[in-house]
Amino acid sequence: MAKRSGVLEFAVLGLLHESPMHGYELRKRLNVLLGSLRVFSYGTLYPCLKDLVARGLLVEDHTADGHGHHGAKAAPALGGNAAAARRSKIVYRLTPEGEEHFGQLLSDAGPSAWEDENFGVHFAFFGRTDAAIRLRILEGRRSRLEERLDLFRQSVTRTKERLDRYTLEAQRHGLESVEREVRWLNELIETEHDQRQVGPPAT
Amino acid sequence: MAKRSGVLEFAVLGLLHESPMHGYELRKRLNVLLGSLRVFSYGTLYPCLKDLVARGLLVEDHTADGHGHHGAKAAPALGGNAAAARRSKIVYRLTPEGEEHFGQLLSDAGPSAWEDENFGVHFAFFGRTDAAIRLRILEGRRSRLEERLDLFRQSVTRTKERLDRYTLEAQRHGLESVEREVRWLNELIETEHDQRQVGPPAT
DNA sequence: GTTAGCATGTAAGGAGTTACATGATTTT
DNA sequence: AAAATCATGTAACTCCTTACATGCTAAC
Repeated sequence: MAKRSGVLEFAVLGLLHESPMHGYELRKRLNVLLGSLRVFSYGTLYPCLKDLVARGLLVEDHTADGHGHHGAKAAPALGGNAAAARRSKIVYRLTPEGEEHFGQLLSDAGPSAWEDENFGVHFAFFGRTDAAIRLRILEGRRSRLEERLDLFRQSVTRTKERLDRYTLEAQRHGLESVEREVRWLNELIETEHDQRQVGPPAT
Repeated sequence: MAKRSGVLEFAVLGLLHESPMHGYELRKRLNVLLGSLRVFSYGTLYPCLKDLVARGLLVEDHTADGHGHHGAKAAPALGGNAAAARRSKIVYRLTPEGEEHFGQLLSDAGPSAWEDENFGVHFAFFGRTDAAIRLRILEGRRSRLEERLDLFRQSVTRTKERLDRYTLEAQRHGLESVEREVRWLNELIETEHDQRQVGPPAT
């Protein structure tokens, strides 16, 4: 019914774009993809999937699979092809509209793409993102962090004295974390520029 | 009516424990204290204050101040004593019950104190926290992060190949961020131990 | 005298969690 | 056959945001 989280929706579409899956597995891949930044529970995921189906971006495959008893051991171990292993319940798959929508999300280089909540997902799908978009997002993210550094340093010089050891320590650590992420972004941006000169401009 | 966020409530009580304040200023100090980790809006803060009043942990001072027209310029600049400057509207102050409750929150060294959401606030008030509690929280936080490192490294070795450049890069950066926080905690813990030997055991 | 910032709030709703409820399949 | 884990879902609730509404005071 309601509009679901951009982050979760984006991530779900992206993972299903790689290969169809059912909800339980999707959740695990989701939590690996977003690397402990966010952990979604089933209570969030399943309603989201239903919503995406209702909006025509996904379809459910209730893979009848034949029957169900005993057989079909089919390589359940960790290394195997996850999509093919033990097709038991409801497998979700992108519709053409879903692919189209995912493509639009990928090409969004607006400010929301470099906010804290969204940057991680966008970055996770950079492998399928246009080079120009990648660059804009990385640069947008960097300016965002630099703004934050400015605010930070202002408030430090304003309130320098009369802060206890721990507050100072927290501020210092926070500041260094942001500076570190800026350096990381600088490296990534440089690499993007290098590749632009080496690699072909299209496809 | 409803039970409000532990984080916000804790932070509000802690700031008001330093000095009484009205909501508008409280919000600014809050966002400095929590250093861009979280930004609370008025829509969150004011209902929270009302709730704390209803529960008897705060009282409102509607400082009548005399009347209100023209006079009373009273050092509004940044450097001045904030509590005394331009007493205009509703100033909140801890009750004895509020102080008691804040004290209990300070002495909580359970697992929730070192979760991502809460660790920041607890740390921010370490200056008023018992040394033994500080140590337990820092060590708890460290084990929490080390657990996360283990999971992380497992999933890396499991899925090493068939990940694109960007996913790998994100994992690497995430891993290093956590490792860096662990080193930071190690330093803090060492400092705590040193001080324990130097400083007096009580008060 | 009007813009900018201080100050306090409310209503509606978005985003996600926890706890619960259920059943199928695999492993021991 | 019991225990673990896979798999799907719902209901109630928490926490917080956005957008709105209001009025006062300071600065230009």
